[in-house]
Amino acid sequence: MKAETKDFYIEQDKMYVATDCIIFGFDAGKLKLLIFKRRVEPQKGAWSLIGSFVKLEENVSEAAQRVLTEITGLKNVFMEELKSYGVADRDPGYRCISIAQYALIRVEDYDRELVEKHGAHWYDMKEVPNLVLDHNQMVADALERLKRKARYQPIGFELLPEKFTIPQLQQLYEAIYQKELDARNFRKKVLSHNVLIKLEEKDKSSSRRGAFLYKFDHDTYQQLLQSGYNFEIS
Amino acid sequence: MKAETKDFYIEQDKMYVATDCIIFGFDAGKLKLLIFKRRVEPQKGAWSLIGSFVKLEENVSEAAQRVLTEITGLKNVFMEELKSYGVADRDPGYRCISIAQYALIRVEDYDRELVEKHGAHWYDMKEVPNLVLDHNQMVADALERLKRKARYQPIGFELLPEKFTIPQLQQLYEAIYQKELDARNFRKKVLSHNVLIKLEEKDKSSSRRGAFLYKFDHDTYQQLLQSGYNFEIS
DNA sequence: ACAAAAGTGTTTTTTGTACACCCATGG
DNA sequence: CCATGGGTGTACAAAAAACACTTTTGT
Repeated sequence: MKAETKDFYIEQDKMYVATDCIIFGFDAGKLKLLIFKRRVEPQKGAWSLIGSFVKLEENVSEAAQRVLTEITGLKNVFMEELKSYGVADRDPGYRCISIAQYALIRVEDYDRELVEKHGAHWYDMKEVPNLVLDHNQMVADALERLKRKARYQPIGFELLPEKFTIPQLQQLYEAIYQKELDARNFRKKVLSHNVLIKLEEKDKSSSRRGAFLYKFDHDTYQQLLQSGYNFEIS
Repeated sequence: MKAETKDFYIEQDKMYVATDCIIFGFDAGKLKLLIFKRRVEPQKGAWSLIGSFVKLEENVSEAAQRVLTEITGLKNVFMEELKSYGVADRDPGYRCISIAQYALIRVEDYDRELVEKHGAHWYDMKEVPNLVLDHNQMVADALERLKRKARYQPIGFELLPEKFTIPQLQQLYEAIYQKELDARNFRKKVLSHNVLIKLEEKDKSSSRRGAFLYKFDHDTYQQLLQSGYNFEIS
């Protein structure tokens, strides 16, 4: 949108629109959150979600992708709108509404150097410190959403490497649901959907015997979706 | 927020924030949508959702309630955020993001005179005309949300009168799911939740025999929620 | 007496849950 | 040879789905 674009709504109020990212990761059997030290006043230096103001000429979703790439070096990350936070006095800096988005990233992929350069850190979800503004609320809301959503859509796979084992997948779901699951029933349920491709390789990093690696079958999943199928885990 | 409030973010872009309401009703066995003729340029006079710009000193949700009350005379209506629409060029008037909210109202309650005065009309969901901007997309998204949500939360009752019959409730769910349901199984399922209070009165408007009226039991529902219970219909 | 919608139970099928042992391997 | 996590099957319980007839009453 160029500066000379006609403004039809001149008598109305304008405000800032920001986007904040709740970045989830999964490492060592635990759900993690990526946060960093706020770089602008007010509350400069306090722990905060990663965010940015939305520019006049960019989509809100683009702004979120931009900031995520800036901090992690990753592109094409799973990201979805959580909700807006629009209370009038939520930001003491000036009237600003924020569109929160949650992202699921594969912790093995991100650019560690870049992340460190931005003063960002991974926190265990159970040990998240106080964050600025309403960011703790955003995190709580995002976790709720993740719990609900992971059940009916195969988004959990976004947190795992391309190739993963069934026990790893189970660990992930146990971390999300905060509940232990029966290994036999879990395996049965997951495999019954026919959206996992079993590979020849094994991952031996967590047992002598090794566990077979699987890949998520996006194509088959898309086809099944067309025919009115419903994914569900647990 | 007063005019002299300090602005910490002065070098950033400001834009308009609007809210648009997808107003659902249920009448004569059909899902309905309330829309009206747009009052401002551009596209003045075209069919549009009801919306408003958010003012500097009001919450986004307050803005939505304000506009809903203006048009229907109703207060304390069920309303929930759908999602934001933040594509940069979505509004040819000027950069404006919209936070869409969907509302469920009891069609018997609204102020007909007020609605008519604003040039608003109820359309059958299956016959919604072309709307301005991305409003048709909002409607489609809201309908999807309603379908998913009605299954796991008792929000359908917001569309019915305080007192309703089981066949009416079934009609409503059939309209939402766009699918016929078995009357015996439906009744069994609904009553099994123990959140309906059976009244002595009958509604004879749709049969000679008449059907017993019920009320939704909000208190019991809240109690059940506490104890980890999950509502589900169909 | 009949048309039209309300109300009621049982059987079958599907899905979820609980549960215990053998397997493969590296050290 | 043994410790460790990987992998498998069955029986029982619960929930969902299919299905048909009787009741009520205004006209």
